[in-house]
Amino acid sequence: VYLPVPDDFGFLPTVYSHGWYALPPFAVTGHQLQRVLVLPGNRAVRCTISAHRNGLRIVAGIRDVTASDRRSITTQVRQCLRLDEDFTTFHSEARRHRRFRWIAGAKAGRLLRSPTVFEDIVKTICTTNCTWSLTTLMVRNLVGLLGPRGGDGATGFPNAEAIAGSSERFLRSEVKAGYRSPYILEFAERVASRKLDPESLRSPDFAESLYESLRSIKGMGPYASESMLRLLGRYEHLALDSWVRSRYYSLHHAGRKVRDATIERSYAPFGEWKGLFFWLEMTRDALGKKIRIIPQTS
DNA sequence: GCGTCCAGGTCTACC
DNA sequence: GGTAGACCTGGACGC
Repeated sequence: VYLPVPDDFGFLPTVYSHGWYALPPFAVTGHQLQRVLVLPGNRAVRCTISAHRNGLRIVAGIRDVTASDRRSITTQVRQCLRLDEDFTTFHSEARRHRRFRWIAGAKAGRLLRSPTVFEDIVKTICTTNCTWSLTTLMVRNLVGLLGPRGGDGATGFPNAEAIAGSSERFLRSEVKAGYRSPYILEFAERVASRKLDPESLRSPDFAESLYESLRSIKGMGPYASESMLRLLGRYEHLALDSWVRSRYYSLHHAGRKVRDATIERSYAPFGEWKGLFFWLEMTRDALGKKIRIIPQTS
């Protein structure tokens, strides 16, 4: 399957935009993004996505790809790589500031996301108050123990029904989600019973109340909700956590700690895009280590 | 080897 | 509306 991309789309800057690429069922091998997608009929299929002169090349690990499979694959890949989101305003804004000019040059700005809002929320809860290695462990266990399996051993992300069908004890002892277990279970139960539809959060109808809607999910505090807002295409919050704070201290204050309000104030001029400028500036060197075209901070 | 601290925080109770 | 204390887990660190 070949997929055309917008001119301002950068494949690797999107793949490496944040840690999601390393969390199953995403993986990276060489310059290819692997993703186990769940196709109609709850079939898990490993797909390999790579940059190609005509856009993107997607190879599915099944013999017969039907027209409906093809539609499902391209829809999900478009979602993950945000091919339908418009970044022209953002890039022209980036060109106006010397310190952000590299962003437009590198075609960066799109943040990798999951095919479903459900998956992004569960993963975000798994990032709170723990090390990245523990996040990886929790997600790996969720996928490995509850995800749908494909023919070649490919395992997709479990749907709400699968997680809701487990138990708090299982999530604690097997998934190692600890005190987050009741939060994840409650969220999955609400989604499985149709009391909550996470996909509806993409709708413009939620524009005003999006933050409050996310905060109403147990386990989604200020950091997690602001981080989720970013994945939903809203960049007006900084989503401060211990990692970006320490990054900010070392980049702008020689490692000296400053108050959150100081950080907020320094990005206030960048308005609705400030969260994205902030994130890209904080992760620029990490991205540069993955992709040579990104200039390192001098 | 063992105890302590903290990590890509959040919730609840209490003031 | 602001704050203290509890909370799973595992890796880093000091002793």
